[in-house]
Amino acid sequence: MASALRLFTGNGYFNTSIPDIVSDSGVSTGSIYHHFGDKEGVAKSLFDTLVGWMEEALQQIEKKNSSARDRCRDIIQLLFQIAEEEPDMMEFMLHARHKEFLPQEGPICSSRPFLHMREMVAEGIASGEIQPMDDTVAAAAVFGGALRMIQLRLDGILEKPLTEYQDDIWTTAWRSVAV
Amino acid sequence: MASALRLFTGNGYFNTSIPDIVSDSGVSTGSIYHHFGDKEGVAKSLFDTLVGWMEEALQQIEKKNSSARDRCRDIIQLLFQIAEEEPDMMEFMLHARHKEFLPQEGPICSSRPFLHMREMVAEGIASGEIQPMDDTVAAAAVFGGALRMIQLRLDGILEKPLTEYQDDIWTTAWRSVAV
DNA sequence: GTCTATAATGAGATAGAC
DNA sequence: GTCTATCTCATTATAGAC
Repeated sequence: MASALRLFTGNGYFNTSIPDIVSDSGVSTGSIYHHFGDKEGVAKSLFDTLVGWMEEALQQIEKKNSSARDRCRDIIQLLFQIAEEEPDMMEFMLHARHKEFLPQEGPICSSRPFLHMREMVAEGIASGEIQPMDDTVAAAAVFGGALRMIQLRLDGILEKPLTEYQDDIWTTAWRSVAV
Repeated sequence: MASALRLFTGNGYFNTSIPDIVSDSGVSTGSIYHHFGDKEGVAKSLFDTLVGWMEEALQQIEKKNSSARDRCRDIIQLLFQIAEEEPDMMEFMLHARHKEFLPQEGPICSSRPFLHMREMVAEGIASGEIQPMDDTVAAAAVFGGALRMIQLRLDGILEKPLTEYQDDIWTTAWRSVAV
């Protein structure tokens, strides 16, 4: 799975053949098919694992903080941290055109972690921390800038690590929706 | 090219074969290879055309408005309009993992139109309309929310057209960076 | 310039021993 | 559970008539 993640994100799912994974991982063709069924199964297994980790991390953030402000700030920090420490993970979760090779999965934006992020924003609106507006708009405003910076970083546009921009991004993000 | 755009965005570049384009367009295999060289040539031709249109539209916006505020507002309106009227165009420009099938093109974020958007934001900082900060951060803050909403719309998450959200998105976007 | 027919490649997937 | 060897087949790309 580590090989598959590296190859999928580095060269793309469709530019990665099973023989490529065999060479890179040292695991045999037969073994891969035995465990995952087919190539799509490898992608699905990766996707489920990553989404699971992400959701777990979000739940910890929710438990640790009580205000929407602190939760959103920690989420951006988490996203930046993953993007720096495990860029392949972040790239696979964010960018991978899952609908092209995981047709049964919905788009990533409607996966549990992203829904969870929107819910936390919605609670912030309910509690009066965030200006009254559509949940989706508020979530896009809070996290849109950070997600965009992550994309730029993964695409190699930013030389400096995301941590350097974190404070500015957070300030603009919160200013856009705060009461 | 219209067929290719529809098929590439609908099913993905790698799920679209030349025979698919032949059936859908009524143009023969030989003719396609005569004009475009290979499958990648079709994608490249599409990409160049769309980027050209986009850049032209941005130049008109720049000419028409003199303040960064008005320019950014018109850009978001333009992006929303294209996403609604020609979703395939927008999807191909934004989402298509160009590096997977157009390895020589840089990432979309460093293409002319996106650089142009960042320059307009930078001018806004220079003129004092936008708070002093890194260009890239400011551009991400201004356009990040809108781009995120476009992604949600293209992924079918939003039922209502983007126009309905335009005012709220613009308000949050500008509030995040305005002096 | 456009077409039909076809070649050549390499992919995904399977069989069956160990 | 893992391996090697192999099959099947769709895909990209070309050849050559019109």
